[in-house]
Amino acid sequence: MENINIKQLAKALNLSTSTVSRAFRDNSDINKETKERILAKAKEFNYQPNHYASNLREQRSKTIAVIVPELANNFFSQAIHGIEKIARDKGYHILIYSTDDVYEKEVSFIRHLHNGRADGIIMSVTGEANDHTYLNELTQKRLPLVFFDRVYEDIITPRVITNDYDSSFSATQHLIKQGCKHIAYLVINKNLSIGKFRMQGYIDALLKYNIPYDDRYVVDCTNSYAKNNVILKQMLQELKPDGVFTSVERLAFATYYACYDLNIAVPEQLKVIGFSSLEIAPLLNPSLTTITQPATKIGTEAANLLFKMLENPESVDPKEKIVLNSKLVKRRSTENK
Amino acid sequence: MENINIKQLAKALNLSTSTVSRAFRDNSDINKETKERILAKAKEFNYQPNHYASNLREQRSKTIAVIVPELANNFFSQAIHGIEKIARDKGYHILIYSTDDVYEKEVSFIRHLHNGRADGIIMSVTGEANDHTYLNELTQKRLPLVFFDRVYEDIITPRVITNDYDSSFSATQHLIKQGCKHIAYLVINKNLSIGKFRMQGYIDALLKYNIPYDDRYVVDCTNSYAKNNVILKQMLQELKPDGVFTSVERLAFATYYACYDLNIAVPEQLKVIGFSSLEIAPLLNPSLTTITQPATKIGTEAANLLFKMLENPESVDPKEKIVLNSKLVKRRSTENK
DNA sequence: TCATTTATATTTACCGGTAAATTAATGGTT
DNA sequence: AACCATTAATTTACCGGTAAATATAAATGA
Repeated sequence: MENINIKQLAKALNLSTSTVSRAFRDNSDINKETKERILAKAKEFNYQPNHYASNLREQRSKTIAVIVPELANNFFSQAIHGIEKIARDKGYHILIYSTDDVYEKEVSFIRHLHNGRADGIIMSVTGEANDHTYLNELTQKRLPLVFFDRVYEDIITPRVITNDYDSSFSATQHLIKQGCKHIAYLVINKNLSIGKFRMQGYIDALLKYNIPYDDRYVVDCTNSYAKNNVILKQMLQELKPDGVFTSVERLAFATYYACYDLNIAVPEQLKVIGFSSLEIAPLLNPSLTTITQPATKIGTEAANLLFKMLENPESVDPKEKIVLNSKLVKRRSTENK
Repeated sequence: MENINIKQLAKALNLSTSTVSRAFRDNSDINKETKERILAKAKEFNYQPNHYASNLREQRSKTIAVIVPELANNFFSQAIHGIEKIARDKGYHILIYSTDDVYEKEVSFIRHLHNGRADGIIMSVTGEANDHTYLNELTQKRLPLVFFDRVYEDIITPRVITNDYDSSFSATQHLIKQGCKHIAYLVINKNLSIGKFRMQGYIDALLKYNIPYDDRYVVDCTNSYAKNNVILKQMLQELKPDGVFTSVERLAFATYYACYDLNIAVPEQLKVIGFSSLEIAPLLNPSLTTITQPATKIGTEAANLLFKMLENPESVDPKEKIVLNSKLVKRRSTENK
């Protein structure tokens, strides 16, 4: 049996297509019995309104696009899970795009989403060294956009972020209170907004405790395991820090691997703390002290914001900024004997 | 500037819509200069063909749906990453659906995908205790479907799986060779196909080494951390196994937590091995011996299979079964002093 | 009784693109 | 000059639904 359309169904029921159409939409006036008869027949024939025809006519897709830098990442997969929960409740579908931290892909995805495929976008951006004014096209065309976690500061659109500055300050402070004097700060992209805020928290905490800031201790890493291993081992040997603060989860792992290789004892010789959404941080060797972002909550909040924009664009201030708090969870990696 | 359509663009160029349309599709005959003129103007106006109109006309969506039991899971997020890579190359978009292991959601997703939203489906199923003959509707309507990892045995459609039986056998054998005599096997859903195969490998390995099979050692777990903790602690205290083999990653973590709580030393008192796609298995305390599935590869293979079906349905045998090999990686959790 | 409201169904004109069928223009051949 | 082939464009009829405008019949009220 090939796919059936509304015309065939209408003919089988001896009704007009528009009456059949009404049976599937709540608002219009239609006899209750007729409606039931139609729905029964539809079930029998396994009919469902063609999605593309409806969308074309109604000018909306009931679909949102989610753009993230990577998929195989605890933070983002939890955030997506949060987004999904909300979207599903609203009867929306979700398109997924992963940029692999490549700016060009981000631009291309965004551009291609302007053809009606999605009604709105939820995005965590790649970097900000590049020109991203192309995003302003979005607002001109009114395709609603919500940023989460990694945002572009100069694009005006609602966002959901965490208290990165405070968390970073606390994390650094924690290391200092545990006795660290030479704290390295590991980043992947210094230019990224969260990179900047997190770094400022680190710097200010050092200042407060009269520890001189030395930019050799700010280490630029990459997305490659192999390269990071080289970079980190060199850094650990040259600078001999007694504390490491990683701005992203992956770099905490990289630090562990480097310490294993160099036989550096954590936390005795080196204390480690990092931003991380890893659920099994307690199972690491040693268990990892983390700043944990409320990943799922970030996702649900971002989705809620987007749907508010979709339902009533006026109701959301384009400068809306929801700030959620991360949690510092102390574990063995920063313990003092 | 509101969204522009082909008519307005055509008018601006003093051409017919169909000529403009041609400029965006390679095949048809159109003057090269005209084409360039159109494309230039399109760029200027930031025009792109409306996706829903094209799809309605062409009767295909250039979209595939991916249905998984959960998103925040290393295996699935890696697999999705693999799928994405292939799909992106082919110019396809990806819809994501997570069932949270709820059968009803699976049915509902599948049903709703029959309205043209997707051209094909890649799925890892929830369970098989339930009636899933509804899936046969799919083949009748020729919406191509590829299973990966968790499959329904009795639905005839191409699939990508791993050598679960062999891996399980090896895993159990490994525990035995490391001196284990009482090996518990932890499952979440015994009825699931992979559950069955994996379990058979476990049973047969026991047999081969003359270890009596005792079904009290097959422990049914859940998806809840809290419940698993109770179940496992009770089991560990009552049965005092010296080896644990977990059929899914999460249960290895649960075992670790239970051992921490009960002060059971791994691997001295209890050896642990598990199916897992965790990239940081070496960082656990103790580092975890794993059977690692080629998650990304599974994703790419599944996607390739689906696209082969989309491009030429005849070219794929509905009984096609791609079997990839998992890898046993020995680490501290099964070491002998 | 006839007008008017109410309930329910049908007609019709789109939504934005696309491709088959058709037309128009150009150039070459006999 | 008449004919045909080739190229390049336009006309036209959809794809499958949807809602405004319209029609029809039954119910209500003056």
